[in-house]
Amino acid sequence: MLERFWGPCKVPESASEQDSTLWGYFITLRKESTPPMNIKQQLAEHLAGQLDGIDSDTLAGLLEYPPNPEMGDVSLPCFKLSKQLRQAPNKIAEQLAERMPSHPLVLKAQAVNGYLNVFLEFTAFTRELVQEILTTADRYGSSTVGEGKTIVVDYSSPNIAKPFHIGHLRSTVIGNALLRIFSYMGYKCVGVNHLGDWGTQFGKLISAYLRWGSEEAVRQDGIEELLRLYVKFHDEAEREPALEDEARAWFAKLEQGNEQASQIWREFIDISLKEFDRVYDLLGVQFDSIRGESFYNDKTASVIEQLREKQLLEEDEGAHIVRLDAYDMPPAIMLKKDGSSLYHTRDAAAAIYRKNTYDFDKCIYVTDYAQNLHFQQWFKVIELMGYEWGSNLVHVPFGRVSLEGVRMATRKGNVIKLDDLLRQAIEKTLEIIEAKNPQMEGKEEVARQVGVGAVIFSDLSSNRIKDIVFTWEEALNFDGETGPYVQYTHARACSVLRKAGGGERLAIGGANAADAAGTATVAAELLNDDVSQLVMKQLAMFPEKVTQAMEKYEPSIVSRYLIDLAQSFNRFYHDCPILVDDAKLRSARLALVESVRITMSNGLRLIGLETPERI
RNA sequence: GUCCUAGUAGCUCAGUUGGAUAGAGCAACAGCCUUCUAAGCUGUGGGUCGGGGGUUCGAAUCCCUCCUGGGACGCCA
Repeated sequence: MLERFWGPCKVPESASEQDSTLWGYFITLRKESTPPMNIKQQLAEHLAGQLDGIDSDTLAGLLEYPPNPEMGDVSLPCFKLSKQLRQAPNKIAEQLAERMPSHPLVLKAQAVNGYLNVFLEFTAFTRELVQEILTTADRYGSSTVGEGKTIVVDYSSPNIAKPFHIGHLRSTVIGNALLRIFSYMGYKCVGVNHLGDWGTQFGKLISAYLRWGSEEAVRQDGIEELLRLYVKFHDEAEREPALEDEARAWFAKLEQGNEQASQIWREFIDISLKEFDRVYDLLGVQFDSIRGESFYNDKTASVIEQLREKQLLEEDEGAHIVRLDAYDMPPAIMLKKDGSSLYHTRDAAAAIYRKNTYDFDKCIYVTDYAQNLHFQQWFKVIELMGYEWGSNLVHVPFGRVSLEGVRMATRKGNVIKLDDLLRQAIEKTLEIIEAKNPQMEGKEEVARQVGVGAVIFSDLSSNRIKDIVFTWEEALNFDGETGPYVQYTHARACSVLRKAGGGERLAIGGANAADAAGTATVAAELLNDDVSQLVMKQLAMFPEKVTQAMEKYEPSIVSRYLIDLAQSFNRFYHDCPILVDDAKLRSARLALVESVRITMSNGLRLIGLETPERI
């Protein structure tokens, strides 16, 4: 049975009318012959029958990719099996090599030094893989493991009235990537922005605003003006300590619902959100819920009450604490001696509210690692309160950003505002485009996509726990392992596909699989050269990379993967001419290019980058 | 002081549920655009995996210890 559809399914938004016709590759597939393509899984199941008491899942976990091609394509180290089977590793490998029944995807298997090295039957492997990628298209690499489950991701969470600087970027882009990855794995995701909109600093701001500020100035300069007022307050307060009391009084009024204080405070929030929204728009980040800490003010009392009931609360030097000695942690202060709540209390209240509202299976907090202890403490408090879902709270910490090794401090003014960084990145991209591709349409839009992509990608390209030392030179470098490099490679693939012309029929089949419609079939065996094979193996790894990224809450796994894929594709692009006269070879290579284009586009979107088709 | 975390090429980093010869990029140098986008590709040089012990068939990966950087440790978040 033949199934036909147009691919790629998505007609690019930016493409002009005539462009979209070029995208109409007519792809003919045999749908019934595309089981999910997972080499490790298939091999594990195949091997499981040969070994007593070892199931396929264990085997799949043991399988690995050998460091070089002479050692095969997938291999099974038999050392761990030797204990259970009471045989020498090389014996096990040899027996497996000899006795293994034939499998369509396996060319041969060799025993080497305790490893069973499996060489793939590349024609079959390539055919199946390409079929799967072209069939699943923008869902290639996705999964349904999360179906019916909900994940709440708390990320970004900037402070009101403070500039959004590059330190806030990490939480935003990591959280956004995790949200997309979990969604891709079938989870229902709720993105939450937990604004820092409460605390004594708002008393200071109100005080400063009334003394030296004006509505016009704030309207005009936004957060810049609020920052100026905040800094001025601190300067003045050094000379006149009475200002601190005034600020405390204003915060007290704000807490009591004083009309004037509340109105000014709301104004600060509006101003700030307006600026944040501009940044979020640029970054392509959206939230399902934006609430400040203030929202949970009236919900902390219930937390305290429950702690009392459970006899967890203890008075100490006037403050109320929960002892955590049994868990090797210092006590968590839940109430100050003046009776007001702290962030432990508010975070706990927020978690309970979210559990009631979203009934999450997991709630993830993306913050820098300075808050490690804080989260461990209140997670434990939630558990002690009797909420068994306390163990489903996850802190995802990341490293800190500094400037040339010096810590950023808003009040000292040594911060890089994200706005400035993005603007410079976009500007530089535009310059490069003017120099290399001046006749391109929609230059501004592409510059935005690539400039912003460069910034996001560089934040996601290394392990999130690593500290980052910011330098302009590095931030604006677009060569090598960067976002622009991956996007450029993607655009290259798009360009070849475009040049191939519309209406070309790409039929994916085996060498002998004559198509019922009489279409020329893509001959997978023409992709058996080393360079093409490397690309195919790389493509096959995408699904497990996405899974790993999810399990480890580590978007950089996807970023690194995209670099690897781009590298192997660029080698292919360089070594193998695609638009050749030989129709069969041309179709085969185009099928590879289309597979790369799909996979790269999926990966880029997962980490929050856009996928321009021309750069 | 206690606890957490990081330390891999000159620089930035991959690689850590223990596996085969530790890999990329940047920078440096040498090549490749009359051919599908040179933001690209190829090659060269570059390593006591912080030091020292240990565990074992095997350690960058696990354990102990020391050194260095970062962080947290009761009324900020």
